[in-house]
Amino acid sequence: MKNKRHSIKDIAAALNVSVTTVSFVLNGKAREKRISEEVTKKVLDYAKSINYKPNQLAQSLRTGRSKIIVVMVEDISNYFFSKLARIIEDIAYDKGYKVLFCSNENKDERSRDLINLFRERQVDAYVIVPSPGIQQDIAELVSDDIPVVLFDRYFPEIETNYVIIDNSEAVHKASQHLVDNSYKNIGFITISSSQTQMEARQRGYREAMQANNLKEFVLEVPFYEKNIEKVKELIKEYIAAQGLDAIFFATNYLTQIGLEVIRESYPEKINEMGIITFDDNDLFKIYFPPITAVSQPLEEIGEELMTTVLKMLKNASDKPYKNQKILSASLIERNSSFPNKSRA
Amino acid sequence: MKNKRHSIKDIAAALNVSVTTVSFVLNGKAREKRISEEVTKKVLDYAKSINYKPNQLAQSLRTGRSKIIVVMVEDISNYFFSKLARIIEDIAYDKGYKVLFCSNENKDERSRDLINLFRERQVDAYVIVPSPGIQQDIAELVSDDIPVVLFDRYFPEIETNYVIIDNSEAVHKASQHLVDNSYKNIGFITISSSQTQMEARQRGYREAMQANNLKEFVLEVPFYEKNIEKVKELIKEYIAAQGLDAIFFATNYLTQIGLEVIRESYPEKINEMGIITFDDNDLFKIYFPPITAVSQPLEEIGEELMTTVLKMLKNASDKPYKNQKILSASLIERNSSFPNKSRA
DNA sequence: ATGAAAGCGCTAACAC
DNA sequence: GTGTTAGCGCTTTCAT
Repeated sequence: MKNKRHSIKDIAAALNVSVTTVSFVLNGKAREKRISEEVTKKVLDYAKSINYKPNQLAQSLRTGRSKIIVVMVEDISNYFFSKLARIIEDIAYDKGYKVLFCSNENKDERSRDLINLFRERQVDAYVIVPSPGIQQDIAELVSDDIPVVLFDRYFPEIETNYVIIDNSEAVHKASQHLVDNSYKNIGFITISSSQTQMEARQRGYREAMQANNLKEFVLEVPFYEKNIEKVKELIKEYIAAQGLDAIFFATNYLTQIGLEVIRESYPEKINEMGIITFDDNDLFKIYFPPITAVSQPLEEIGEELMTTVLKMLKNASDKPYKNQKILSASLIERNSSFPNKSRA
Repeated sequence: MKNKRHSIKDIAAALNVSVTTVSFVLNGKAREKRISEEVTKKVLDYAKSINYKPNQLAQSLRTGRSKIIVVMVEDISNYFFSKLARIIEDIAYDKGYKVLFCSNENKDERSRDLINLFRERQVDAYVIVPSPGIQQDIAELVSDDIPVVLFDRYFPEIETNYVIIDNSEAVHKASQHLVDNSYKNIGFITISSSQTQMEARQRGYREAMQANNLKEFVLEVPFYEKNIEKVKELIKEYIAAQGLDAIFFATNYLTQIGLEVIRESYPEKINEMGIITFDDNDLFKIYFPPITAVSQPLEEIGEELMTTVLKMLKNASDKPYKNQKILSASLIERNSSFPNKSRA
């Protein structure tokens, strides 16, 4: 039972009508084109009976639209991105779009390869977490009138739509929370990177320390250090040297390594030190102690991203849709940032 | 600078040669078709200068191949699947294929919608974690000679390629590990589901208990119970009622809920009870105590999946490639499954 | 109310 | 060696 694919032509032939008629009917233009009830029904019934599926490739070739949106993130296996992917996927399918997810590993070359790949495929729009050096490539997409929305970070120098969160405000507030809970020597572990979101997070921390007349302790882990053991060593020394009573981890990834270091080298400190992480994760709430986290509004980001993209897709190039959105993150307070408290 | 897209025709016109020549050159068939060095170079140079990108849609329409592979999993935001996605993505891009990831939420209707969606798009191959009731749909794909590989679970009744792991063996061994560490009342928390992998896991547990003359304590959480609080309640009562000294969680998801219950209701037990989870997660190794986990060989699964798909794609329908692979999971022993041991 | 036909961009058999 | 052309499946203008 090798039911080969049926084309619009097959239907036309079988029903003794023209492809035009079939096309009109199938595209719901029967009324508008004043196709007779009878023919309309005949076509519809037959199409159903053979389980006709239009060839979207041909359709896209003809219309120039592929109904595909690319979502390029740093690493799809990252909790934040994969959760977001799930949300975006739902919205897109709902609107008749498919979503291609891909990871650029924060590398420019890979980002470029991917963008080129998809341009060849006439992808309709791009949602991108840009790697540091692809400003030019993004600018090109924009100038070619291809809908692009950046998120997580962006390029202040070019005119693009983006959805980000107010990183510095979020970190500032979270740092203040530590101060309010009477931690005095608050360390900030981040990566050395000039990405907008990382700079903003560090700024938030520094501002909070200055506002409270506290000393700043920043550890910048080399961005491209792939050797986890080295990173662990750095963090281990840093904790020992500075006499910290609290640590703010600027990324989820660093938190995981940091917690491992604490467990291995300073197990007694896990219940003493104040700990806050940027980006939540399901497992942080069941940790001992539960870890306080700055949580990005995933749903909101996903929705904002998609409404922006869909609006850009709708508005032709004549009246470009502009949307630069800065959302707020929330602080989920858990035991790890409270001293002298029963800390299960 | 709205550089509109260039077509092969544009090139031909600009260079005063035919589209055929251009096509041949661009497809690397210059030698084979004995196009002169001169023309070849001219075309290549010009194509480069205008940054020519072939329209893949047209190409696919013509060749019938889209160079897209669909990977449909239960939930792309799940740790296991998202990590695997990352691995598959890399292999695929390397071989010139793009990958579309999507989540079926283990629902038949959604699975069907997605499959239909992609069939319309002439996707080349499918890698699928099947929802329970889509046996028929899978069988159809197979009978239509469309490459399909199932994984995580499969349908024993139909002849398909698949890559799974030996769930019962893995759980049996891990259960034995608990017995060897002198736990006596070992509970098994799973979901009520007839999926092959879940049945195999439960079988492994039961076999191990029987082999050791130990009593079996199985809790089956209703599969479609979306209310987490209810699930927590079930687990909480179960732990209290059975006097267990160890628990085996059959899925990562249950482990998370279970750990939360323990933290909230039986904090003193976290360091006494033996705990093993199915499927590892980065965070389990930094937990207090670190959680022993049955770990699926992600890389191996990803590679096996992709080599299978690629081979099926290569071998035309004449000599179907057969590969039903059963891999082994490994037990990562951490403190949570050892009693009387310093448990940081 | 329906049909013929052009054309989206590309490939490849065939012609010269 | 290079060009002509049919056709992949569809949409849509124009004709009848």
